[in-house]
Amino acid sequence: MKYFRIPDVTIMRLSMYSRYLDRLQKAGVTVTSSQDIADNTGSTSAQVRKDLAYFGGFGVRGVGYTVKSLYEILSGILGVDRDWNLIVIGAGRLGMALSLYQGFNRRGFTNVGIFDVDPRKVGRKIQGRPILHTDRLEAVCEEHSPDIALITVPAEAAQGVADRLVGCGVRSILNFAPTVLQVPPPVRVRNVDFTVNLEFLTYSMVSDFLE
Amino acid sequence: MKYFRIPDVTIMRLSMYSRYLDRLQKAGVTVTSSQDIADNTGSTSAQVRKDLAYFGGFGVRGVGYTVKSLYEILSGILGVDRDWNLIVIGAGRLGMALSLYQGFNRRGFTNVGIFDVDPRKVGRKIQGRPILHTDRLEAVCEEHSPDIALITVPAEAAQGVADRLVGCGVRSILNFAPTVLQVPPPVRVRNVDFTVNLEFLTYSMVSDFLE
DNA sequence: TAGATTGTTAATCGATTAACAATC
DNA sequence: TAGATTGTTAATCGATTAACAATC
Repeated sequence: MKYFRIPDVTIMRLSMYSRYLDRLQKAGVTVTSSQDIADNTGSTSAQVRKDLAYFGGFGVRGVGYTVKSLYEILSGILGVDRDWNLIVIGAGRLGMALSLYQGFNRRGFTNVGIFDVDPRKVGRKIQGRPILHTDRLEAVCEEHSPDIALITVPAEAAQGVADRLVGCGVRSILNFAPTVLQVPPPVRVRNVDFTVNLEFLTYSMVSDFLE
Repeated sequence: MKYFRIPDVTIMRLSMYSRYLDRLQKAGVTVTSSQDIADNTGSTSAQVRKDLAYFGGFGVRGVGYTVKSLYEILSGILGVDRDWNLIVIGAGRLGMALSLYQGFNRRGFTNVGIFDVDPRKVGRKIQGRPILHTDRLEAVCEEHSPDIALITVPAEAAQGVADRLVGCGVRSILNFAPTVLQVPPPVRVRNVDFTVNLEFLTYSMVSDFLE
């Protein structure tokens, strides 16, 4: 079905298109255009059409796209037309914020466990479910087979956690620790690095004066 | 000084190189190579040399790079050789996590205010300083002239906040709300979107079966 | 000198943009 | 038909990779 490689940036834009379509649908809008999608996702109309064209022709010339059907198509492509189990390792402030983030639930992600090694945190309840000791990682993975793990532990601990997750059969890792994780394919890692983004901004501000 | 455009991805990698050099420095390592930097930042040696070459030749052929001097050079390029004031708008879990994140302090970012509109949150102290009502945004900006603002309010409120920040003279925005913000140049916005990253992973897992 | 590693050029690869025929 | 908007091709632009002379 996939005959050539699809750019990573295309996939990320599809996620944004998809969520915009969801908004339109909830607002009762039934038809839209590549231009409208672009305006509301920071893209361009040509880009939107190109991104969609990797997967097929889903619109009607002269008319546009049906919100409902395009939304369903994108959901299928992205794999958000099903539920995914995720776990969070590290019950610090960020781990808690992510565990309780409603945006994930709304997109079909179910949190099946949050872990920490700090005995003061273990047992504390969040949303009625207790924080578990990281010792129990393997047992919980056995039971719920989460596909995705979010790592919010300190940088030094992140690789160790990643290794164990791989052993547990976790297939994807979203890493918030500022480290480069080594995992064997086909396990995948995405890094979310706040500092990189902040420092990109400082660079921009400094270089404003140089141009 | 800047005669041609430097790729955004180069700047983001420089931030990672810089933080790796900081680690090396603290570990007492004095000399490194493009290969070593690459291995520890998920880059390649050619990429590292190319990224640096946009700004000059900072190494010694046959030898490598002096950790201390390269770190200082990168700090200057990125603008992290000075302090930056930042504010956080939205004292939800994510806003709190970011406000208290030590990684920012370590890189010279100083939090000069955290705001919320919820009267139950306003006045509550974090790190000895109270959460302020968003009404006081303009007054605080007047006093501390923050260069950077982190937006962690709900999506619906984000554009309104951004408009006010622009009015306050804030020059850069790091936006965590899942919306596209419109700001007039030269104000800059970076979006950090957790969901995009999660859905990129789900896409990867689904498409594994298709290749 | 022999070995190592940079800085830089040229080749390759990939993504974006522009343009327009197709078609409702 | 006139107007609108898609799907697709070709042109452009930009980033990565490979390779190697320069140089310690």
